Amino acid sequence: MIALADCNNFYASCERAFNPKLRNKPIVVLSNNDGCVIARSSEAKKYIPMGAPAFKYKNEFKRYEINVYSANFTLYGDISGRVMRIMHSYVQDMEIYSIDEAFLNLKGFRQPVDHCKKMRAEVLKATGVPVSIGIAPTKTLAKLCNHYAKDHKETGGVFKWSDLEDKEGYLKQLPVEEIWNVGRRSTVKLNINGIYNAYQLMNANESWIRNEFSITGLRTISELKEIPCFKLEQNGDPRKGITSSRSFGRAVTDLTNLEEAVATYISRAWEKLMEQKSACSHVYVSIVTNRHKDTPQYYNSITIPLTISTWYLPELIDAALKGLRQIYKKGYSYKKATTMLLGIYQRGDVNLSLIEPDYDFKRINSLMNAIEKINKKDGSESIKYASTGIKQIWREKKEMKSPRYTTSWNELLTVN
DNA sequence: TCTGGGGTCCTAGGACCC
DNA sequence: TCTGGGGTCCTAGGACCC
Repeated sequence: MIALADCNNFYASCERAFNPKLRNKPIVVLSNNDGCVIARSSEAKKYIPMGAPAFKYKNEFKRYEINVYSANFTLYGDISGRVMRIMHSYVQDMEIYSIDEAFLNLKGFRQPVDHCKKMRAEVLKATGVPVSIGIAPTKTLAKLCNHYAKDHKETGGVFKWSDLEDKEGYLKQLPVEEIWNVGRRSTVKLNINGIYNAYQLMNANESWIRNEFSITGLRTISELKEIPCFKLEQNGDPRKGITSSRSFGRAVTDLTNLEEAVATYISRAWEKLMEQKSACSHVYVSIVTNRHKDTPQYYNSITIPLTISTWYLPELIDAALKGLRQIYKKGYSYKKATTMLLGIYQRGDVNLSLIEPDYDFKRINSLMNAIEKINKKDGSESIKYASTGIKQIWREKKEMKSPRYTTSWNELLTVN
């Protein structure tokens, strides 16, 4: 038996947890740069669609007195950690699937619903975040039960597949696009072939599904039939690629500013590389103009191999800038840069290069550890490389950010 | 005129997720 | 004026090997 626990309107719930005035009030949270809506409280869902560009909905924000926040990922990440720790104290085995979701292994529990209700109550009390829980034999069905729990108040936030009386009826009224791993593309293809609901999908021809939707499609229909195909994954595996990308606060045309941004993004990616104690062998850079604008468009990317797998930041920045200069073209207004660290290895597995026998891993390691430590203590970018720039005119805008209540001494909640 | 069979690794692109 | 960011997995095709 597997449970999927999913925080309700997570980012909005985080904002609300520290601000009682927001209770029962509509809230939306905006993406970086205050670009589009990435979370809505239930009160806001009526008025604002998911992903809505913020500037197009200024009037609605005002008219319905919606509380608008810039994303505060430091806060959300910290709250997520607290929620996950509590849930982990209720089960041995758990897979953190995203910032606000986890699959729990409920094997062996006699009263899984009661157990989850207890867990749910503790999470709510300790963090203020409401969680919905779906329990089923497979991940796909647990996802569906989770939706069911969210949509039906009388469940108390916890719902089990085997308690559903008319399963066939339920699946027949469930559009295929609501099934986990059935996205936009597949929905169109399924609809063209006369498959509209979960029941039809479950009974579709398996070899046709295999051909059209690959092994993932086949697994999905098995999971609907209560045959588990997606296992509980182990957390803690190092990431296979680390991305840092950001839109600019304003368009950037000159190379110097792009260089600052790329050096800054690489530094962010390097922080994550350090956290998982890895080395990387390739650095990727791309730059792109604003596709929403009626101006000349340009996109290019490049992957630079490093002579030796490393976690030495100056070398990563160096490679990225080298790549950037190769793809940069004058005369365009750039909107966004993306950087990635690829070819990620655990440091123990790194081959000591025969080409550079003098590479001093000991020295760079202590230097990198020192920078990491200081930045952890005194804040990111306390120590940084000069190539990341001082003025940073390309920085994103965040005009409506809430305080980092739980991770910054200067921003603690004040109680009067 | 004739031109195998079986395998691995890498990459790009597509689709999906939150 | 203003339209997010960070991941995973699968597949097909090319390069290369014996």
